Amino acid sequence: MVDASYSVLGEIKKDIVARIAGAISKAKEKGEFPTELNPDIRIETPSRPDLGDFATGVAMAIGREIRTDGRSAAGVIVRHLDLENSPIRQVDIAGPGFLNFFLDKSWLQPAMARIWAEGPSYGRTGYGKGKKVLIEFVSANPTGPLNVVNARAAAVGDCLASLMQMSGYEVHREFYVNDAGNQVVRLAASLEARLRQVRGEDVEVPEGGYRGEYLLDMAKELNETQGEALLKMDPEELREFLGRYAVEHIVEEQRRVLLEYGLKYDTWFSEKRLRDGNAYMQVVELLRLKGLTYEKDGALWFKSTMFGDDKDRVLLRSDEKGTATYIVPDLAYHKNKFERGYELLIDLLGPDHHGYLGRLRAGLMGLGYPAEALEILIVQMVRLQRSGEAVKMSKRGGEFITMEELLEEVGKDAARFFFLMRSPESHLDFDLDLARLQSNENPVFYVQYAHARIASIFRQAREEGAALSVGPNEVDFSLLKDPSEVALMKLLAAFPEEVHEIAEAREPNRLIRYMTDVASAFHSFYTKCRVIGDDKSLTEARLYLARLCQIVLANALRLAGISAPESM
RNA sequence: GCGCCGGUAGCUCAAUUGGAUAGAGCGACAGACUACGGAUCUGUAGGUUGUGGGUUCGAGUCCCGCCCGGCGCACCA
Repeated sequence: MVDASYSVLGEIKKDIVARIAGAISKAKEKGEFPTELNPDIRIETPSRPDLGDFATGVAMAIGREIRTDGRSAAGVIVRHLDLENSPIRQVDIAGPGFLNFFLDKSWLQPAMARIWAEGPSYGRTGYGKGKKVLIEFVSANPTGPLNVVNARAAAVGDCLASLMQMSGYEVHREFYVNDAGNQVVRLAASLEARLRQVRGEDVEVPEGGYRGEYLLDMAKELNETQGEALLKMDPEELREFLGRYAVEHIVEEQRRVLLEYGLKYDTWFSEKRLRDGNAYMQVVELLRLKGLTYEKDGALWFKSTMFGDDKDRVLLRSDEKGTATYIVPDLAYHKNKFERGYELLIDLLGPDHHGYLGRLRAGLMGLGYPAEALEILIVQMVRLQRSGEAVKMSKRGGEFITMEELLEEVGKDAARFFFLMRSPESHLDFDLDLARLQSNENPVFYVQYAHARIASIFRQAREEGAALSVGPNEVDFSLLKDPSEVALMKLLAAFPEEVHEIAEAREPNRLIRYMTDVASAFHSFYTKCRVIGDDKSLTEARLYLARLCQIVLANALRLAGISAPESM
């Protein structure tokens, strides 16, 4: 059912594409275009409304290919264009060869009816065809609280996942817990040192350990609740216990903060489980069997350069036990994702990991997976500011701002909005004072205000006894003809396509832009057209439009993980 | 040295992936309801897109060189 659901606007675009393709075939028959011509026909929305409802630059592309100018190629297409039974009223050739299509406004009516009918699921399409996608994001080390970059990755990953779900993918959100290896050893050692400090011993947190306050607090609590039992453990056993205890509690904290953020993962995948089964050593064996490894200097190397990596990588170290490097369990992890049936893996990584990308991709190719099945999105760093002044983020200086503190200070809506506003791959300046500001300087409220304002219109309408739930069948659609009304309807009609395109581009920032545009179109409409008035039919038509706009705003905000308030 | 990301209005960023007159928000300035929320709307000013070349009907976008900023370049994870 969902698979068949494409948007009204998508159907119209498809129809236009088909007609252009038909015209091109005819031109080929007449010998006006070469038969091998097979251009990609893309329908766009022109930058200005006076340029029509839809446009394509295909004639220019053809012109380039057959060495003629775009305008004459456009002329050929127009001459053969069949407009029988089409909402297309007029086709213009403009500028260097654009084809501009002007449609009869009547196409908007079924598009609006669709919004009404689908409500909260308006925006859903079947483009993704149920393809199974696993998005792994945040995956912070369980060695301390989440930071602001984690918060950014959480907003981006969650929104991207929602967008892809909306476009018909089967999406799974996953958090990879690095609860094994060296860092857990160091974490245990750090906690042990803190525990001794609590008991009055004069010891330092070891070199390379974690010095954050949170371990001291944890040590105090541990000492009170099970101090006696701990004293009885032998050193080996104690370390083991402390490592497990610390990881467990830190992960629990991370989970709690993310839930506060409105983010719920489908799975928390443990690296330790992968390691305990020793299954990850299969990866090494597999690569060895494929002849993709060699020994050098006492270590086992992977010929990753065969798959585009800068240099070959060590899989097993030259130490006594031949312990595995990080890449091994990570490859096993990604292999496991494929084995669970996911066809597309999307990893959101921090900027410090981009050197790692080549190696991971090479490894997966070595294991026989297609390179395109893994997509990596680098979520760039966040620079915090307070009224223009940079906030230092040094871990030593104690000025480290955690995700939780950020949420306390600015709230989840503002945080998510700000993180989504920018393209994930560019650096972000986050002004804490601006995000906290309850005024028009803060862009978060602009969109929420539009939603609340609509709710307010309905409260008012109820008081005045206007009909509140007039559907597409009762409304006189022809009354919605003011330019501000038409502009708003066009934007609303574009939502499903917009969601799909944004999802394909992996650019959640464009969702923020879209909903800001909708809010802006609504505010203009509101100023220009009075909704509740003496004319009953007009009031009904405008209430209908307001309701549709509210649905779209609510759906867009929901995709972004931002609340849609009834009042503010 | 090599690689990646970025450099666009005073500030923070867009630009339908090579298209039409480079656009928004904030800030500045000038205006707008005697009825639905002024957290709004309308308008004005503000640009040699870091820089020099190249590709073509057409470049912010692609190619080459240079400059500036950030981040990577482990038998760490």
